[in-house]
Amino acid sequence: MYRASNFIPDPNQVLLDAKPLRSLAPMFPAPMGVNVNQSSTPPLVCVTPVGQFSAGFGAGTSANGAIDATPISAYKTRSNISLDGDDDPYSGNQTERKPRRGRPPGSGRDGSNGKLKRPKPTYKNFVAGKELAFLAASSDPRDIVEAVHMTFEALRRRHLQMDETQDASRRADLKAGAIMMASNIRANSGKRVGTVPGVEIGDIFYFRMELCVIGLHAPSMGGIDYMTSKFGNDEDSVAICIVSAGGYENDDDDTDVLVYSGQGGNSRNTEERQDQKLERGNLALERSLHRKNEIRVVRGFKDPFCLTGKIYIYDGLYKIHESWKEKTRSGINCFKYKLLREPGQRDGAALWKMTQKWIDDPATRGRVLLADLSSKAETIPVSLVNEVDHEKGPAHFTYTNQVKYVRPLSSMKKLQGCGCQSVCLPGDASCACGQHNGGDLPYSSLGLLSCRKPMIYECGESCNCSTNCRNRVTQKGPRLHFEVFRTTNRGWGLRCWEPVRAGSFICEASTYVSADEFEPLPIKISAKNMGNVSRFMNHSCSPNVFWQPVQYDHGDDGHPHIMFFALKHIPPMTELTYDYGVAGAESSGSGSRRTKNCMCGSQNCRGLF
DNA sequence: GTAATATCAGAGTA
DNA sequence: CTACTCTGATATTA
Repeated sequence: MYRASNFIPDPNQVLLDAKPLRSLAPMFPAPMGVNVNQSSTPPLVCVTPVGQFSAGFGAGTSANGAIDATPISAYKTRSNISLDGDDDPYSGNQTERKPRRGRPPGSGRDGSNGKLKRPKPTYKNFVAGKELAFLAASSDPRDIVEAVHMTFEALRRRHLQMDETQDASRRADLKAGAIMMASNIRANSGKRVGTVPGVEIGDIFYFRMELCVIGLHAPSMGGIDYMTSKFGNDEDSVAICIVSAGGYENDDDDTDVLVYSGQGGNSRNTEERQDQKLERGNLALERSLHRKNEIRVVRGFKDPFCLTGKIYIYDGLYKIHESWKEKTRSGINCFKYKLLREPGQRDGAALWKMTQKWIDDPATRGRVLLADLSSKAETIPVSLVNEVDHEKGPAHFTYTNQVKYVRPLSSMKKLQGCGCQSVCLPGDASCACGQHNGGDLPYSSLGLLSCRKPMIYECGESCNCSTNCRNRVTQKGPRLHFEVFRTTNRGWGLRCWEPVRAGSFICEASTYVSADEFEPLPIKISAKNMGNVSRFMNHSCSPNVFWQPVQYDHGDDGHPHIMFFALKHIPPMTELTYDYGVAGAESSGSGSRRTKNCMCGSQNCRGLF
């Protein structure tokens, strides 16, 4: 049953969700609902591999400014329940229907026969803008777009988690979108032709609402975004952005060409199909052909990592070069538009396609110095590449993904287990592990971390559930094709072939040297002589990875596993970086903690770390 | 088991 | 207010 409170975000949650930039606590990079009062989440101090950082300097920038978020007075209100009358679009006006596949009418998940509508959410008097005003600590468009994007994702994952506990609608994407829109937490809300500030080619998305909130493509479902624009003295309606979701199937290997089908013709409410008309988006596309204006293109593909999902990739600017009419298989006239990618732009969808090929067949990845840096320690080989200079590889070290404990594992406190049959399920009050994590399972069904916590407790040996249980994520190890690569000015770095969704597990900090007890500050990762891929992760003041303590094989919170997760969506081949923490944090031990000049090059760069 | 195809509730914009 | 749409989640069937 629906409860209004499901939809009212905890203001603290949103407040923190909306704090991805360096505002109060730069060491909390994750906009994922960290409890601000927690004292147990230290910055991560890392002893970097030798020679990783060359001398240089990073320019410190003072970042201040506001996002284009203005306070809202109230969210929409709505009635509790409404009975829908006789507007059932499937009840009449039907041509003869042959038996068909798919679910029969009225077989929705709530068995409501399509008549009883689920009440719409209420966001009553929720003043988000005030809390969110400090969301942006930067006026850089990229920072704003990333802040908005991350806020959306944080809200979506948290709402998905809450909705699973209740048996509510699972459209967490729409809920997150509604909150963002109602609070005016969005970027680039005005329409424009051409590039959108802060949005870069290759940026990836998983929901249409994401495109909407960052101002890349306004329609929540429609494929053609258009506006009226002045050309000299006359106005014209021109297309500004299209989403090519593959729905009209144009087999293309040539990523610089896109044949886009016009809209219309297959009405959703009737069986009848009719010719497409030269109106709305189609007209705008036609006028764009005439005006030769640039059109943004977002390409959608089936996401190989999510059976039902799609991945959207911003592929930059195109221009329409010709249009024609074509009879489709179902016999209607359809408009076709041939778009060519404007030259001189970096790869977007093409890069994704290339890395997908590598994933299918790693041998197709050329220029490899070493096929598996891990020497089979990892399930998936870690390739070593250098496309920059003549260095043959990092200084010698022993690859290990084993964690060293100060005491033998057997002597540690046991982690309490659950008695769940088969797998743990959300909303199961009898699941001890769910309770241990504060009442919710920490990961989504896709294995994405829902919300950052002081500690995550995965199911372990003493649990009754199977290894398929969704509360076993990091213990299964990394599932990415990592690549240790030569950077231009930061020694070796780490990246991977897959696009990585925000909240995805990346890898463990294999050899961090903890003190006798887990001290809030600082954790030290020693990567000198041993380690796994994490030792190649460089520092950035605008990181895309954060770390999170996780337990699964013992119950001693003094010695947690340190696990890395994606802070934001990370396009393939993007360097993975995390915030090493604030320089000058008290350091003990080998004395190797020296301030280093930061080479991250981000707008928020502190200059040192 | 899985791929295809159906339903259905949607949100933003014109 | 309504129509429109290259959604996204889920159920059912081939």
